[in-house]
Amino acid sequence: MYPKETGRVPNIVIARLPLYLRGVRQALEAAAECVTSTHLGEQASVPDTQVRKDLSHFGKLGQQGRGYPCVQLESTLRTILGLDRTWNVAVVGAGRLGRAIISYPDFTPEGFVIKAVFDSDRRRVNTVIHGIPVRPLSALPAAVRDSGLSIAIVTVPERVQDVVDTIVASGITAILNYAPVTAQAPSDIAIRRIDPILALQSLTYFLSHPSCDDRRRANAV
Amino acid sequence: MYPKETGRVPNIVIARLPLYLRGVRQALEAAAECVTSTHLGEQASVPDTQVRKDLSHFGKLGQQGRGYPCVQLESTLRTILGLDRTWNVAVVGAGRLGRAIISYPDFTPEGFVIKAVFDSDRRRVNTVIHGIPVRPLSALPAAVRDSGLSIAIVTVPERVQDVVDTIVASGITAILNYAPVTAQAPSDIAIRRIDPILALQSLTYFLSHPSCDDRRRANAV
DNA sequence: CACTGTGAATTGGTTCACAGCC
DNA sequence: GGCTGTGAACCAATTCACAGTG
Repeated sequence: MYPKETGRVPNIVIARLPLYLRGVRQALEAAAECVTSTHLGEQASVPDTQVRKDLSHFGKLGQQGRGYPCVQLESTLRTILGLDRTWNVAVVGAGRLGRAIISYPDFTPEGFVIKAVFDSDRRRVNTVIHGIPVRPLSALPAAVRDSGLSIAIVTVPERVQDVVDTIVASGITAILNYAPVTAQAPSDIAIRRIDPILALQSLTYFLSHPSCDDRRRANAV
Repeated sequence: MYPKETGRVPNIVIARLPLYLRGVRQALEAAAECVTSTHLGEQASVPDTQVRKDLSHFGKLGQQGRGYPCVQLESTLRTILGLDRTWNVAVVGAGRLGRAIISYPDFTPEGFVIKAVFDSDRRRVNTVIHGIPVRPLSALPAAVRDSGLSIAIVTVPERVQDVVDTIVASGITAILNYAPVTAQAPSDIAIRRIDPILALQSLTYFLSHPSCDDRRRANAV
């Protein structure tokens, strides 16, 4: 366990922790013993004082005059984030995008294992993608119980709200949404959006308004 | 032109405008004449008062008692965001991910046209992806001048900082970064990150801490 | 001396309350 | 009555200033 969690931790702090984790790992690769808040801040594009404030939510993790011990901080961050185990993931939507994600090799080494694939299109059901058989969406609730699925990645292009409702009803509480549509869900469900179009559409604002020079902060978005 | 831009507009407001744009378009499809701040807010998962505050930065766009006229608001938002034209995009990195993005059919209808592809791996140079020849990265600066490229999508798995430096040196000021690495750039360069691993790694925090029930706001992240 | 940890000050963003208009 | 626009009040997050420590 990590030292202690002092009160409520702002969500925005949580969102930065994975970036700090990458910073420590980079330092570890360079065989460093300690890493400073300045270095971690560079990785996350935030000032050093922000890093210290953020980490201080979880106790006194550093050593004055030295920095944060790499091995220990890496482990602490993993524990805080729940990355000290693997997570079983379901992909919903076996179209072009879904197939690309299933074949994407970078999830597994980070502990995210795609265990099941679902689609409501009969023509796709029972095909096999990357060794995983595609099942009908109606089989999701049973699969959640039987295979311990915790996270759903949504890649369907439409009827997204229906799909999300089904996912939520099946007991999954964490969703990564690749669909270019905002889905509504109860507030105890965590949703993250991956939406390149949205990102491009705010980039063009800055291209069209070269005068406003405060992009630094925008980059955090 | 849209009415007027009252002072500095917070970046976070800009990031919400594309969501409002989707909300208006949805209303337009339903043949509605006006759309309310409540409706737009549902699309963006923000309260109605937020929508009104945000839009008020650009003048009085609505009509009391009715809402916002759809046709007009759609056009105004497009203009504000610089979406009333097409943008030429360069993809840097012709690997698996790059090829998937180039073949992704959803950019073009939104006005983002992939005009050129670059890779520094000689074995990939001169291959053709989706009709577009892969050129050496060294050809980027000339291509920026000649083809009016405005946005770079980075899909290389490593040496990301070098690639970003090259892109910035070539005069491009807007970058969509798919690499799982934070790149440094001058503050007049706008960067957006597409990073599913990062998203998953903060989702697991909430899976590991079922007690904290304030995910609603987290979903905005 | 270099670095962390943290209360205090500041900035920035959201929400409220209500005036104004259709 | 329904809905926008907006100053004022509130809340959250960042930054500052500096005390504390190896």
